[in-house]
This record gives sequence, C-alpha cells and structure tokens, in this order.
Amino acid sequence: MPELPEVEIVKQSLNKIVKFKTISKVIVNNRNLRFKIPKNFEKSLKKKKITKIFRKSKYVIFQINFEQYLIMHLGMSGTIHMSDKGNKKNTNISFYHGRDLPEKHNHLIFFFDKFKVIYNDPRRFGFVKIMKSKDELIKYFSKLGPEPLGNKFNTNYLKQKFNKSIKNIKNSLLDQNLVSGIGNIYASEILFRSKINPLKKVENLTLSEIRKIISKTKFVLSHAINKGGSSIRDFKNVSGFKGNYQKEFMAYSRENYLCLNRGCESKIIKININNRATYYCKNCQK
DNA sequence: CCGTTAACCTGAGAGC
DNA sequence: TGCTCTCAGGTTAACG
Repeated sequence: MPELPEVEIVKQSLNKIVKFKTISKVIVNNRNLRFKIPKNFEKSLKKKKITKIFRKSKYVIFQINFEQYLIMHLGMSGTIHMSDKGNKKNTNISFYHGRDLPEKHNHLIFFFDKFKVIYNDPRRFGFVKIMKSKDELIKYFSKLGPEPLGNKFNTNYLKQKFNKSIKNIKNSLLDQNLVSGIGNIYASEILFRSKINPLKKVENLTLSEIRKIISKTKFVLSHAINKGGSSIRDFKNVSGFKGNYQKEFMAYSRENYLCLNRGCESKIIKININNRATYYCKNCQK
C-alpha cells in the first residue's frame, strides 16, 4: 500500500519523534504478521535506544544501540500511530483505512518515556524483523534493486537490464529486484508521464524512452515526497497534515476521465496487468 | 533459469 | 438492513 514516497514520509515523521529515544517496553498483541514475530522480540528491544532511522525501498529501518537493526515493512495496510501517555486519543502519523483507529489491529506497541508508538495493520501483510548486525542487514537487502532516486538507477543500468527481458514495462517497474520502491500507483503515473504503453515489452524500448522512464520516475517520486505522499483515504504525517500528491494523479484511479494531456480527447482506460489495476491513455501512451 | 498465477488477510463499498 | 461480490498503495511460493 504505501510506496516509496509514503514510507519516506512515515520515516521522516518517526525521525522527529523517536530518534535518540529509549524504548521502555514493547507489547506484541498479535505475533502473526506476514512472518511470525519471534518470542525474544520484545526482550531484544527493551531499554534499547533508537540511534538512527532511515528508509530503504519500502522499508523503515531503526538502528538500535548503534549495532542492531529493526526493519519494518507496512505491507498493504500497515500504519503508524502515536499517543501521549494518558491520552487515549491516537494520532495517525501515516495513514489508515476509515475514520477511526481500528484498535483491534494494533499489533505492536512501542512504549517510550512520554508516549507510545503503535503499529496497526488490518491485513497483516506487513512485518517486522530484527537484524543482529550491519552485515546481516546488508545481506537481507542484497537482492533488492537500486533506489529509484539514486545515481545507480540510470540509463545504462536499465538498458542492460532490459536487454534480455521479455517482460512488459509495467511489471518491470514493480519488480523490486530491478528497482526498489515503486508500487502500483506510481508505476501508472510514471508511464503516463513517459508516454509509454504499460504493456510495451522492455526489449523494444528505445534509448530515449528509457531516458524518459528514468527522468519521470525521479520526477514523480520526488514530487510526491515534496507533496507529503499520496493520501488515498486518510494518510497524514506526524504534524497531522494530509499528503497531497493524489491531487496530481494523471492516470491512477482516473478510469473514464478525460486524459489530461493538452489536446487529447481520449479517456483513461483501466486494464489488469498481473492482477493489478493499470491506468493509461491509449492515445498518448505508445 | 524465467515469467506468471495464486495465495496470504481484512474491510470498504457497490449492487441487489 | 443485510447479503454477496469485487476491489485494495505488496510480496512470494509454486507452477508451467
């Protein structure tokens, strides 16, 4: 559900709240997330300090006592909330479905001195995991493709990767081992702005089309971060502001609406690619 | 090896 | 109101 920009906003929110703070206690209400949470999870975090917070792909990573790492993936429906001690009202610092906090899906609660941070995830596709060392962390992410906003995601890299692949470009952008962080919304947005048909086979892409994909990927994702992410339903950051990038959608969720390209009178169509909704303009995207 | 499909879950919203 | 059906921002084991 959250893609790179939303996870980046969650990370920024968490960074303001828990950096250099000590976890006093952890409560696990449901161990059955995507991967079962081991019994020693609570103990290994108790009275430890969060020394750094960063993001890789769609993961939020907490450095613990300068040596261990807690990795967190929000899956499709994972959200982070916080509340002050004694205050029953929780603040959504990421996003969630519906108006009220669905408390029965508060699977993890991290207690700090003056507040608590809650991990809520109705569908339980998300997970947490502890990496005991930096080596273990690096090994865990070794198959992941480059960050789309980094220098390694460039024309030469894609050209070489696309050379011997028969896959279509939409599926390729969602392949986390090719490039890590793009999800279903931004894949449609990137291809619309690149004017490329999502079904086009990557081996048939020209050099200038590959250049376009690179530049539009960076443009769309960085713009989305600047707008605070996309708020489908009720995404909010730590300051209580909603993300605004959904207002910039040109393709995603716009089925039957007029294409926004100047002079184009076609309507956006919705098709299924690998069981994922894909939106595009047949007239503009070749 | 590669690419595709089904499966993992719950809840919201549409249609009847 | 309530039932059934479809859909949802992700990943990956199993299959051909």
